[in-house]
Amino acid sequence: MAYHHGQLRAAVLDAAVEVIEADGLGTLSLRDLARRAGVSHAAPAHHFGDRAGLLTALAADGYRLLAEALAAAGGDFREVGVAYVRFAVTHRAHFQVMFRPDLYRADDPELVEAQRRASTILYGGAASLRPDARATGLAAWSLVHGFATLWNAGVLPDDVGEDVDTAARRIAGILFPRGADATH
Amino acid sequence: MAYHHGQLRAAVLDAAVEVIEADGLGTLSLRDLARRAGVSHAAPAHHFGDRAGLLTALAADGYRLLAEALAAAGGDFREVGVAYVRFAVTHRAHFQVMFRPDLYRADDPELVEAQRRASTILYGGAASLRPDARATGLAAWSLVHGFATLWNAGVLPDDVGEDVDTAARRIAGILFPRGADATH
DNA sequence: CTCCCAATCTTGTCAATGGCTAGATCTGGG
DNA sequence: CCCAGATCTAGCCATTGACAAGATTGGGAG
Repeated sequence: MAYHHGQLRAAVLDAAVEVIEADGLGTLSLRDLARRAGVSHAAPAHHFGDRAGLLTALAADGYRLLAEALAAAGGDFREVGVAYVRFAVTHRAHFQVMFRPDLYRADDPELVEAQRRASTILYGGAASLRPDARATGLAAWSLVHGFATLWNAGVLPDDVGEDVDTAARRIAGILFPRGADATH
Repeated sequence: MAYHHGQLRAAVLDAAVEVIEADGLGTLSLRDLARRAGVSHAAPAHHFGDRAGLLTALAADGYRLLAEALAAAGGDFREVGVAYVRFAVTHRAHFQVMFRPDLYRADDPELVEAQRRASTILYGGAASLRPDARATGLAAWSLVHGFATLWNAGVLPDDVGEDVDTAARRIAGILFPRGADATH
C-alpha cells in the first residue's frame, strides 16, 4: 500500500471536516478516517497521538482560518461580526470543535497562538468604539456567537430567512443601529 | 439484586447530568450510568431505547426546566435574559444537550411540546417591546445564548468577573440601555 | 387466594472503537 | 551506498452500544 509521505495529516484533517459536517461529531472515528485515507487504523496516531490530538489540530486550523476571515472583513465593526457568523456557517466543523475545549488540549502552543491572533482582531475593533469598550466588545461577540450557534443548531424560527449574511447584518444592526465603524 | 421499580429512569438521568457536568459529554457511557445506578448494563435500554433516547429525555427535561426558570423571572425583559444565562450555567449538562439536536430525536413529541412552551415565554417579552419585535427578540436571544455558551466554554477573558448574573446583566444592558421592560 | 401477564431487569453475545506495542517499510542526507 | 529517523502496518486488549433471549417482580382478573 502506497505511503502518504506527509500528506496523511492533511488528508485525515480534511476527512474529519467532511465527516463532522455530514454526520456530526458523534460518529467521528479515527479508524473511519484512516479507512477513508486508505491507511491502516493506527496510522493517524503517529500524526495526532490520539483523538484529542486530532481535534486540537482541527481547532488550531479553525482559529487560523477565523483570524483570516475576520481580517479580510476590514475595519468596519459590524462587518467583522457578519464575517464571524459567515465563518461559523461555512466552517461548521471547525467552529463546533473550536468552542468545545473539553474535546482538545487547550494548552497546545500552536492553538493558543492562533487563538490569540483571532481574538486580537475580534477585539481590536471594539476597543476604540465606545467608552465601555470592554463590555461592548463582549456584547458584540456574544451576539454574533449566539446567532451563529443557534443558526447552526437549526433551532431558529423559519422566518429568519435563507441568507445568513443578511440575517446576521440585520441582527447586528440592532446592537449598532447607526452602522458605527471602528474609527468612532 | 434489588429491582428499581420505576426509579431507574430518574436515577439514570441524574447520573447522566452528574457525569456530563463532571467530565463532559464525550465520556458519557450508558454502561457507566448503569453501574452507577447499580443495575445491569442493559437495564437503561428498557427506559430509553438507546443513547439518543437518553439524550432526548435529557433535552426534554432541560426545556421544561428552562421554561420554569424563564417564567419565574417575571415580565422584565432583561431579567428573562439574565435567567436564561443563569439556567445555562447552573444546568450545564441540560443546556449543552438541548442545543445539539444531532444528538437526540428532535421530533420527539414530549420534547417538541416542552420546546414550544419555553420559546413562547422567551419570545413573549420581545413581541411587545419594539416595532421590529421579531428581530429584537432574535438579537436578545442570540446575545444571551452566545454569552452563556462562551461562559460555559470558558473562553471569555478573565476580567469578566466571577458572578455570572452581574456580568450577564451588564452585557444585556448594552442591548437595552434604559432598563426597558415588557410593558414598554 | 391463585394465576397470569406486562413491565422491568439480567445474562450473553457481537461488531466497532480507541489506544498501545512491536515490527516493517520508505526516504533523504552523509 | 547505507543507515537513521520518519512513517506506516499488524496484532492485541479493554470498553462500548446494540441486540436477543430469558429471569424476576408486582398487580389485576377471575
